[in-house]
Amino acid sequence: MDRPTLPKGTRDFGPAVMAKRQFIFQSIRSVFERYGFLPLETPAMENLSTLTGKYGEEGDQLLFKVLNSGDYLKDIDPALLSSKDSRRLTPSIAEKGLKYDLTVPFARYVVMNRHEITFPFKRYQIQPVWRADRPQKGRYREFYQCDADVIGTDSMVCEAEIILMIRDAFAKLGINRYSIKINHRGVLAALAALAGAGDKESSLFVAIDKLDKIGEAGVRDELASRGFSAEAVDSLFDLLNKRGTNQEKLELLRAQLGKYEKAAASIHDLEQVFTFVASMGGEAAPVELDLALARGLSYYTGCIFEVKIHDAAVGSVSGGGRYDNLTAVFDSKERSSGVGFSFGVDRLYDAMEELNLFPEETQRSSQVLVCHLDEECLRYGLGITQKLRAKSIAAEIYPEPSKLKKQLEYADKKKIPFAVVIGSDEMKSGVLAVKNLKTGEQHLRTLEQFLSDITAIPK
RNA sequence: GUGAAUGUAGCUCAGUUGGUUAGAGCAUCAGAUUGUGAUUCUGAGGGUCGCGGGUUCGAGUCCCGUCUUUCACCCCA
Repeated sequence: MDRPTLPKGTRDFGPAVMAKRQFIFQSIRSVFERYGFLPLETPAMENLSTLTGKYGEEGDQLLFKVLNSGDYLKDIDPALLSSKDSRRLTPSIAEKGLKYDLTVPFARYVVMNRHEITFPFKRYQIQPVWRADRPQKGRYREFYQCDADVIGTDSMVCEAEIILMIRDAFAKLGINRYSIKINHRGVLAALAALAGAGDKESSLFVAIDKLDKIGEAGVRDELASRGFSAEAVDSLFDLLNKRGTNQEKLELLRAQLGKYEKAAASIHDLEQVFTFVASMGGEAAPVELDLALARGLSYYTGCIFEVKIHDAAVGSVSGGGRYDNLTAVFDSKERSSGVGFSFGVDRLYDAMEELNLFPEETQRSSQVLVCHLDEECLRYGLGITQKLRAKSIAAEIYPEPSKLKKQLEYADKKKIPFAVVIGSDEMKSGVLAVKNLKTGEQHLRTLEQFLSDITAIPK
């Protein structure tokens, strides 16, 4: 008999890992809620028609399809079946798929529930998504996203708040060295016009997005091989190579791209984002206008974001952008602009592990372990344990009579900071022997003294 | 989806041109210490060598297939 295995790209999360993941989830959730976002959950499965065509051709190939139930071949045209054309057969045998991100199901939800929704609608969503990608480090087939989106306003206050939420979340997680990159699809479109890209826009974007990875020479090679003229590429790099503050880059864009009608509006958008961030006291947030930032799902139409953690090789840990036409895809009368972003929990976890950023408390199960020397002490200890719990102190008791050595080892392994030892002396006197497992010190305390000691310590 | 590596104890890894009974460190468990963990000492347990097939007198070692993990491309959190 074969031992069980997991599907490629999926993982179990044991208690030690879950404690750290919960720390990330809770940190992010508290930031979302502080900015007025409300929770939403949608099904793991959507109709395939809801998902296909939203993520570009590549994205469609990465969708997990769910086989129809029952005798799903019964009514299939035999000619189609014998053609062995998987792509044409798939819609007939699979009408559902696992969700690929949280934004498209959210847009679907908005269209279906618009009469009950107060706009602008701010929701957050923390759920797994699935992609039939080939797994690598930091790339999983099942992973969690934490999305916050606002739909029904085109105010750049939303973009500015996204930047502040990233800053606040990272502060809670203890991530100090990172950069938030921002760009705008309208600016990219103008760059494409400047470079005479014509219908080769997307191959231009793919190339310049690799700038920090393969360098200027690499990008030039790739663009040359795709038929871009040397002059066009030169004028492109005049802009891409500009260093300086975000304001200086905006000035340059205004001067160079002002003649393109859409660019002017995009530059104004970016300007507003920076202004609002400053008004919220976020000047120090590491936001960088990066003209080479081009990636992101195909439905983005406005500002786009990407966040990278320095000193950790995990790819981007957060991304997002504004999308103007997503609800219209589900209902042409429904034209509301939305903007949102997502944290990739699994990559945040990998980065934090690499940088050793998880606080020790996240590993802790209880604050106190009640230890005992025999059956009678155990029974006495049960009462003590409940009294601690009644005071909201996470406490547990070793559930069977056992050597003290074993009980203390248990506390040590579970990183429980305090042990209360109950023996016949303690039962007689009513005082507790409290041992601090970190320092090794042991003192006699009444229950009241111990309670006030322990509540004074920050969790 | 294309191309390439990897897999030996719970973990990190040794294992010679194919040759007897596959090793180490850490971890685990027990004891030294019957009211004190994390340090010390002693001992013990733990292996379908990823899985399946092939070559060979003989395979952890060579060949084929397969799965896993990883890397590059593509794309993305």
